[in-house]
Amino acid sequence: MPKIVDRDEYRRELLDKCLSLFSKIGYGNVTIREIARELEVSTGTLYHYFPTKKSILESLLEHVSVQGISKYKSIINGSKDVKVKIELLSNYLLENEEYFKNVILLAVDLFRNSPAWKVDGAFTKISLQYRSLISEELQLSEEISKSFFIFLVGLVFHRILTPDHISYKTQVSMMRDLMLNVAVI
Amino acid sequence: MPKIVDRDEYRRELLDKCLSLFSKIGYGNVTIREIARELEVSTGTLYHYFPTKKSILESLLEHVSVQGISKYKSIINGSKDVKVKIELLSNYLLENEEYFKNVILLAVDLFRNSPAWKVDGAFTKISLQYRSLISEELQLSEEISKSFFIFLVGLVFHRILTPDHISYKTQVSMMRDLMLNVAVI
Amino acid sequence: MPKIVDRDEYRRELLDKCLSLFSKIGYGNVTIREIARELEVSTGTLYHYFPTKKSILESLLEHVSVQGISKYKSIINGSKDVKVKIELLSNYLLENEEYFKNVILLAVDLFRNSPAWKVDGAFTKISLQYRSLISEELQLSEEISKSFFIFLVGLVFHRILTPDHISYKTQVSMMRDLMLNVAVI
Amino acid sequence: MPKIVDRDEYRRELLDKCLSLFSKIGYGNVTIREIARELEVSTGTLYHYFPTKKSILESLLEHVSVQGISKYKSIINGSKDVKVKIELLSNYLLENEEYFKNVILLAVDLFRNSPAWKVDGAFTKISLQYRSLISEELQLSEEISKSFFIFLVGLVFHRILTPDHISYKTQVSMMRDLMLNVAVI
DNA sequence: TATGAATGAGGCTTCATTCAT
DNA sequence: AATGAATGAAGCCTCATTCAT
Repeated sequence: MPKIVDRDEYRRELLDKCLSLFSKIGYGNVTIREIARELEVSTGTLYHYFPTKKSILESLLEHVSVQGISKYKSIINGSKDVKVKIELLSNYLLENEEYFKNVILLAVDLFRNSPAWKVDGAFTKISLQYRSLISEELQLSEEISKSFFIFLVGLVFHRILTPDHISYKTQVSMMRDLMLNVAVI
Repeated sequence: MPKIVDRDEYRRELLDKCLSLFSKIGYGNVTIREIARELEVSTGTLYHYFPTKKSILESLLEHVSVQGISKYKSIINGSKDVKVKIELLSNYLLENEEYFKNVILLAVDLFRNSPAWKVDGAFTKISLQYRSLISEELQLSEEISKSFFIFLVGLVFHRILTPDHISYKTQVSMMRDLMLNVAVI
Repeated sequence: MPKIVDRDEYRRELLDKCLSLFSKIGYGNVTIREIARELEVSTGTLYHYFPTKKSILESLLEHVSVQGISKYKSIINGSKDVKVKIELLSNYLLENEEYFKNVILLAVDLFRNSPAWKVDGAFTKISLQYRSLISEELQLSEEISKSFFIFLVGLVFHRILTPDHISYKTQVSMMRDLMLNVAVI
Repeated sequence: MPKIVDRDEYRRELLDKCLSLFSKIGYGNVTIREIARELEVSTGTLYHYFPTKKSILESLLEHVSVQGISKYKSIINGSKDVKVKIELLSNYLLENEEYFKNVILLAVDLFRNSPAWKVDGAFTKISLQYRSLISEELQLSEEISKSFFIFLVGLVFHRILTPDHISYKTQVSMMRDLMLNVAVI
């Protein structure tokens, strides 16, 4: 049993270090050897922990999304006032652009390199979590929560492709204002 | 005399037939031989018209975006009333989801397989065209036009990843309503 | 019949223009298209006059060696005195280093790209012609003529590989002196 | 632990086995797969030890020339008498025609497939070594040493192209006699 | 468990040659 | 006769994966 725990813990460590490599270079353009070099292990070792290259990708999105949600929860968690929550969400978004970019980029890599149902599964899970958090915490309807999430996805995606032509800060502010408008009493 | 061919015209024909292949399977997962088979030419012919595999991808986004813009313009063009324009835009969006998906998927492939500046260039161009059309035709501020475009990008992207969990029609309607709200008089 | 004459004449013109291309870049590294471009004809035309790429190479050595021999003969021809002949030969060598390089380079290309017997045939022919000229004109024994020819070949070959480390002029002079020594009375 | 291998040693072994293949068939006409088959390794392994096909060629000339020089040195080394040395050299030449052919053929392949400066570098090195050995050991002037080396190169080259029309033995004997003549006391 | 040498299928690209016009 | 678009076999090289140590 302790062995098992170590194994999983080590897997997570390896995944953490993969993230930047994958989002910078892209799954399809990284070789196993590059991954191994970055993680400072041999390719053989890598294959002890992951059966295939693809499995690294798939584990990674799972791993990353779990991290993000819990971070978000811990931020929103305390407060009760909706206005405050919206403010906290806005700040959370502003401070974690990089993280969102990584998730989107991973989703893209997964989309291009895994069967559709796996992508759908993984991304639906993430999408659902965020959307239900929004709708529950901010008291917004299902459909409107979706809209906000969609906007967020579009914003990050656009920023990835052309970072200089969209102001992340401005757009997040606009979203926050709209939320305040729609959410209140 | 050799076979008479309008090189540019033929290139465009080839590109047209590439589109579905690229968006379905993805640039990285299509082989030159598959492309050739799909286009019903030999690999040699392919290289007669495109110097590398990557150049096909790059030409394709250019090609596709040019097509889309002119289509959009021709639809909006006639009318003068802003309300009508919004309605037309909404219909245009509803009828061309597939096309938008293709553009987004191409942008993704380009992002993963071309130097950043090329992606930025190509996507910025598309983004600018749509945004300026929105801001000019619908009389909306720069920043708000961006927001709508961002939303559109997010919507299509989300639909690509998980088509069953977002209603395209509903979200487009909501966007239309918001536009009517913001645009008027 | 007049057609035939034109055809052969045209072939020779084409071959002439091939020579520099082949010796500069090498048979194996020139493409048919490059040859066609250099000769300012289409690849199709090229194939009207030569059945294969290899046949160009083979025709070329023949063509070039015929040229050289007659040139040499016309120079030596007039005089009767052996000393004068040696002097003329020496001058001929000095003024035609480039030509000898081309012949050697062609021989090399032929050697690497044609069946051994063809190379042997073509080069033996050239070798024989020069050697018999030397032995007859300069009154030297068979074997010694061979030695001089061998030296000449070595000199040109060495100059091709490392032009800066051997003085062509000096070595030709030394050869001339040796000839005078050996040939006399 | 992985298979224990002395990379450099193994590289040398591979090169050794390449030599005959290259000189028989020629660099340009051997495929990577043929090389691999001949060396009884996979193409992947080949690329594990050499970055490109061309690098094999380049390493090979280096490798071969180093071998030859040391062989030559070890033969000449002991004796002090110039006459004896000339005799030894003559024997060395007679017994190693094959080796000299290989070096010349490699030089030719290199010349046709590598940048000029690389060929010049490699061949100059070989030329220099032999020539300085001749001039030092046999007490001959720089220029005359060059002449002998040139003759040797020409002899081997001629033998490669038309082995039946030149007697290697006779020509080497003549060279030896000339050396004895020139070298004395 | 860890290593990295070995494998070989399969990718992209080139180019001699053919053939419709 | 002349053109150059079309062909596809074959070349070089990459890289996920396996396996001996």
